[in-house]
Amino acid sequence: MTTDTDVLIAHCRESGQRITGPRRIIADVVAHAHDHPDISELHRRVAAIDPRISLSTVYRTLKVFAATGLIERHSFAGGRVRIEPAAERHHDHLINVDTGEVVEFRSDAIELLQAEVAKQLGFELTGYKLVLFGRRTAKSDEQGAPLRPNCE
Amino acid sequence: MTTDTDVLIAHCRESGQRITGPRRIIADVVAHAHDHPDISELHRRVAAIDPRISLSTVYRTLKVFAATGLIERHSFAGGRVRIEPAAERHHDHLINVDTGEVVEFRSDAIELLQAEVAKQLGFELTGYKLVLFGRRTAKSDEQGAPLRPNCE
DNA sequence: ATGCACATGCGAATGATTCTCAGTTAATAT
DNA sequence: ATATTAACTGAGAATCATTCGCATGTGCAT
Ligand SMILES: [Mn+2]
Ligand SMILES: [Mn+2]
Ligand SMILES: [Zn+2]
Ligand SMILES: [Zn+2]
Repeated sequence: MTTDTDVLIAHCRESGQRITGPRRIIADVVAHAHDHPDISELHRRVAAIDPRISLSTVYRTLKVFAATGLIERHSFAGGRVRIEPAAERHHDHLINVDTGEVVEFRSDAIELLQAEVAKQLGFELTGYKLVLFGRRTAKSDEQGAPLRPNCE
Repeated sequence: MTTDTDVLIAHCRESGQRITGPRRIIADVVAHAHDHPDISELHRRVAAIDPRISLSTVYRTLKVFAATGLIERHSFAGGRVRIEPAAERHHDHLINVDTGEVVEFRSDAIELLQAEVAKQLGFELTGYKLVLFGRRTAKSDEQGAPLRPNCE
């Protein structure tokens, strides 16, 4: 869509990079990926649109996009990195250990405490990694999206 | 020491495993490793005691030890896994992004909130990963142990 | 002392990610 | 439009941590 493409172009321009066919496609696929896919999965989706685009290019392009802040990279459970479009609002993730489903959440309270703990230890907090792992409680058995059970 | 060895023997026995020369040495090295070393570093220390012990054996043995709860494995910053002897009291880690130094801490408040957040989302919390990254504040510039600057 | 399941060492295999390099192309200047 | 050139790309090799396969060795129950 126009909006997505505009964002792409802006981000590329401001870092002196070129806007190529592969990059348009990769940007579009990423922008519509709301399920934290890993990079091979992303390549699969990209290749479905243009099979000539290589896995190398996907890796390289995602690195560029990450550098310009277009996307975020997560390593939820060791193993392969997973991608999501840069979020408007920051959030953290809870992984359903049974299904691999990723649930997003935010907790200002937790983040406050993190900064406080760091200060107490004599540090200024510059970043953190928080991932929760859990299992749906009996009464909350609604969704059953067996996305890809790759946790731990 | 006797205590360490006893623990080793107990843990091996109760899971039907054998107590071998390599395992004694690896257990001893791990028990005295208070700096969260990675596995090659552990192998270096083990090999300093008995150079015949292979890296494979270190990997395999650590897996056994982890299964019986003798040690814990962390992946602080992607890349290689780091090891520590099973802690008496649970704790989390803050990494000095400048030096790689690992600082341990605990925060019951944060853990309470984590469980609460999970419940709110309809999950029972089964585990979590929390790592803080930070930089020493001016006035706290005491320690300068450039252990191994491998963070992000 | 014997037997055998478990353990070990060595090298090969794996799997995700990065690198190399020769050929292509977007962006800019004639 | 054409030339120029720095960026980009595809294919495959290389890396690096970790795991496997297999022939050989050994702890330990009988
Ligand atoms: Mn997300
Ligand atoms: Mn520790
Ligand atoms: Zn996120
Ligand atoms: Zn710990």
